[in-house]
Amino acid sequence: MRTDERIALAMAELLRRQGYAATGINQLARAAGAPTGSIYHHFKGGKREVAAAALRQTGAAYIQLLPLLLDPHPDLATGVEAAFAAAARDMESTGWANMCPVGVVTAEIADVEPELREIAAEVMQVWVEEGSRYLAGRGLSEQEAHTVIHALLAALEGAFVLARGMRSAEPFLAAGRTLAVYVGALEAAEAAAGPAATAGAAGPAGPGPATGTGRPPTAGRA
Amino acid sequence: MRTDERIALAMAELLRRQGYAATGINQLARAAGAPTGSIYHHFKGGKREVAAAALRQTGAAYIQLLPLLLDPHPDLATGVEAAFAAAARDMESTGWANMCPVGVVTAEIADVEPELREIAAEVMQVWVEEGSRYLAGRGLSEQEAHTVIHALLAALEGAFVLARGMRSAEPFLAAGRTLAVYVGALEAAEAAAGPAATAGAAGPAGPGPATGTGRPPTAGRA
DNA sequence: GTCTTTCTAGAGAGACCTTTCTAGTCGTGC
DNA sequence: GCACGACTAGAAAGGTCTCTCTAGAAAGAC
Repeated sequence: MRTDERIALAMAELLRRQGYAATGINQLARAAGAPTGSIYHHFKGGKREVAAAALRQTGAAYIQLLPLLLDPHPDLATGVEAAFAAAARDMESTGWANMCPVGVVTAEIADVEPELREIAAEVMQVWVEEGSRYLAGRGLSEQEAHTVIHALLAALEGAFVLARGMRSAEPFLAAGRTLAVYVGALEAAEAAAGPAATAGAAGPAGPGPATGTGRPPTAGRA
Repeated sequence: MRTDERIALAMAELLRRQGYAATGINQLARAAGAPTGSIYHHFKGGKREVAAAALRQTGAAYIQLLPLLLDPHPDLATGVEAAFAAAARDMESTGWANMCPVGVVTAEIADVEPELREIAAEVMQVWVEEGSRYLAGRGLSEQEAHTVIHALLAALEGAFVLARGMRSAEPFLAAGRTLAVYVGALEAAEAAAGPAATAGAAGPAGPGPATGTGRPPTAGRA
């Protein structure tokens, strides 16, 4: 493994656990098994640039998990619930420490480090784009895919935070369940409207003009 | 306003914007308009103790918003969606900076500062307890109230993070919508089962044995 | 008034941080 | 063999951080 890769990886791991400000260059050097000088050789921009590389790397890796976790499940709703349960197990097995570095850094220093905030925004934008493309491929309308991926990412990042604080899987399980119900209702509506609506004119108009807000029509409100 | 209150308040504000590690005692002193010595006079435990006070204060204030935001809406689903929309507006009006300090600190240094993590956990536990009590008072079963409050808090904290990074209200709006649909389906089911089910034997068994997982029965899955 | 407690005020100590800088080592092309 | 770029190695500079310490002001009891 190349030294610069080792450095970025070690940074990602440290960001996960203690954030940006608390992570020092010397600590990073120890963690990566590299001297201080090497860090500045590979990353002229210093700590900030290492963090940027770590964020990009982690971001790309995270979004690849989406198809990996959802493809095995023929219906999306079950897949979503299973994915959140898997995330919960992963968190627990790492002692509730395995946060998403992108979320940590964004929460921590979005105002103080505008450059890193921009990189985090790019990463998140990719999540939204690739995620909604995947969901659209699974039969959701473009508009609904957009809504679901935003809600899913928000629920996931928030569940990380709550689970980490409370050391409990509950936030993941509850978030997974509510999202699964939402997605399940969407799928049921699509199925009821017939597969032509999906394969054919799956425009942003959705299932019908009466539900223009993008709500699943089966889950009516009082 | 007392000096110690001013210090804790300034700390909360700094935690919101730049997290714990990046916030220095001198910066805190400047922000609070108090000399360094005063901080250590009022908070013998130093920076950590100030942060602890700030977290407790903010946590208590946050959960009071729940009834304030939801009471005006006769049905819970509309209220939830409106509350998320309000949070989005608030974030935007502060330049996407108005994070929840509890979430920031938890994400940032849960591993490095176990004492603060425990306080964050206490605060979150109170959120869950008071929140689910409120939701149960609004007609949800105890089990569903528990699920909804966890999902709601996760979605909220996550939406803070995503919105802050992307500078977009979308995460709030999407999270609000999915949760509103979930809660709306619950309310519809309760109404269909008759008000006796709420006032009477609203045990953990839920609306029926076939939906023992706590899912709203109207939002069926394919 | 005087005593006592509480709080304000900021200088200073000692540790740690990021970054720079100088040497030295390894590997490759000729 | 020799030169040269890429990289390793860590010491040192200069700054900032947390926390301690001493001195003085304000407020209340008597």
